[in-house]
Amino acid sequence: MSKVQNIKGMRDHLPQAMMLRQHIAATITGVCERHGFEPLQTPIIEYAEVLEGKLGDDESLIYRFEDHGGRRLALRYDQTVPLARVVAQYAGQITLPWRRYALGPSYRGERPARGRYREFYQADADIVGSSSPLADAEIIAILTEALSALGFPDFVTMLNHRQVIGGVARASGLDEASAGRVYRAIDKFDKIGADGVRDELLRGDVSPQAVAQILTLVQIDGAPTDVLQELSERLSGDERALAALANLRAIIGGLEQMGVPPERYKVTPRLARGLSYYTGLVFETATPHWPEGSLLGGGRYDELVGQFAGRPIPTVGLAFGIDRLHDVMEELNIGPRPATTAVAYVTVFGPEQAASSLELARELRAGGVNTLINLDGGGLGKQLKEADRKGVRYALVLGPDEVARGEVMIKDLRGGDQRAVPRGEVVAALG
RNA sequence: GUGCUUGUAGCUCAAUGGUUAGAGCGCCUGACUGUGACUCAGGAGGUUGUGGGUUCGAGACCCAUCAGGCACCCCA
Repeated sequence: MSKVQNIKGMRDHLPQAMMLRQHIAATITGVCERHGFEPLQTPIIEYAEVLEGKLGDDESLIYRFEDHGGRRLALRYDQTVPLARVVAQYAGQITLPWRRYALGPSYRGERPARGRYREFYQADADIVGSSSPLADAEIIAILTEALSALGFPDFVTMLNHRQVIGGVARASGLDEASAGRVYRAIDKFDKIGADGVRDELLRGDVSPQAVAQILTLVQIDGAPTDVLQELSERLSGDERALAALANLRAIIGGLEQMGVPPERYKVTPRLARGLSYYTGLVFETATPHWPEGSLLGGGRYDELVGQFAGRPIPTVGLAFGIDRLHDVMEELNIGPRPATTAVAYVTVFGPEQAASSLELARELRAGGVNTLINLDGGGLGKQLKEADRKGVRYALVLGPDEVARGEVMIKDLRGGDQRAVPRGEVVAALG
C-alpha cells in the first residue's frame, strides 16, 4: 500500500466542493434554528453494542474494530441511534419535547455508487418526545423550507404511513411474515413499474388475487384528501389502517396550516422505505431530475429512541443527505458557486508600499471584507494574474501615486474597470 | 456481496499487437520596469492505475489487484 489514495467510497472535499457543502449545511441548520431546533454533536465512534441489534438482519455494513484495550467499537452508521443513547443518558437534562439537529459523518460499508458513499454527511432534524401530528408536519415543513431555500426548482415529498402499508398487506390476505417481501416489492414500483412488482410478488409465492389487490391499492393516486378517502373506503374493516389514515389526515391539516405549498407533497400508498423501525409516518422527497433515488427521507419511530431509556419516546425526524444534495445541485447547476472565499486581493507594489498594503488588508478585514494579500512579490501583472486565477473579484493597487494621493485603485477583475477611491472609503466601495 | 464496464499529461480525450505514446485546454517563461482575463513566440509536463503473464514486439491480449461508473442486493 505505497500508493497515495483515499479509501474506497470515501472522498476528499476540495475547496470548491466544500464551499457548496458549507452553503448547504448553513442553509439547513439555519432553517432548523428558525424552528428552534438545538444543535447536538456526538462522537463518530460508539461502543459496538450500542449500535448492534438496531438494524434487523444485516449488520455486515457496520465498520467494527477493537481499540488497544480490546474494547469492541464501531463507527456510527446514522445519527439516530446516538440520539437514542443521548436521550437516555441525559434524561434529566433534556426537556421534552426536544427539537434537535445534528450534522456530521456516518459510515456504512456498502458498495459505493453515485450519490452513495461509505463516509457520508447527514443533517438530521428530530422532534423527540411528541406524538402530535403537528410534530410530523413541522418536520415536513422544515424539509420543504430547506430545499426551497437551496433553490431546488421542483421536488415532491411522498407521504405514507406504516400502518397503511400494513393495511394493504392485510387486505391482501397476507400474514405478517410475508409482509416484508411485499413492502420491498412495492417500494420498487416507481422503478420497475406495475408489471415488475407483479412479477416479483408472484415469484415470491404471493397469490394472484393478493397481487391484484395490492396493485390496486398501491396505485391509488390524486390529491391527498382524495387518496385518503379512497383508502379509507377500501380498508374500512381495518382499524389500524383507519387510525393511520386519520393520522395522515391530521398531518396534512397541519401542513396546510403551516403554509406548506400543496404542490410540494402528496400521499403515496406505495412508498415503503426500509421499514425496520418506522412506526407511523414515512416520507421521501424526490426530484424528477435525479432518477437515482430520493433526496432525503424520514418518518416517525416511536420505539427506537426510547430503547435505551426503557420506555417509548415518540419521535419523528428526517435526514438530509448532504452528499446527495451536493451531487444533485452540481448536476442541476443550482446554488452559489464561488471560486474562493476572498473578495479582495491586495497587491504589494514593492518594498516601499508593503506596509501600506498590509495596513489596507487589516482595515478591509476589520470591515468584514475577506481579503488576500500578496506574499511573494513579483510584477503587478503577475499579482493580478494570481488574483484572477483564484477567482477574486477585486484587486487593490497601492502604488507610489496612490499612496501619495491617499487613494487606492480598485480594479474589478470581472470586467476590467478600475477607479481610484479615497483610502477611507475602500471598505464601503467594496460593500 | 454478485455481474458488466472503464482507467493514457493537471483536465477532456486520441493512438490496426509494430519507430521516440499525441492533440486541445490548462500550466511555466518571455514580448510587457504600473495591469489579469485577449494575442504572439518558446518551454516544462508520462513507470499508459499497480503487479504478474503471453509475444520477436503490449497502452492495446490474458490473470490478479486497486480505483471510478452502471445494473443487481441493500438502503437503518
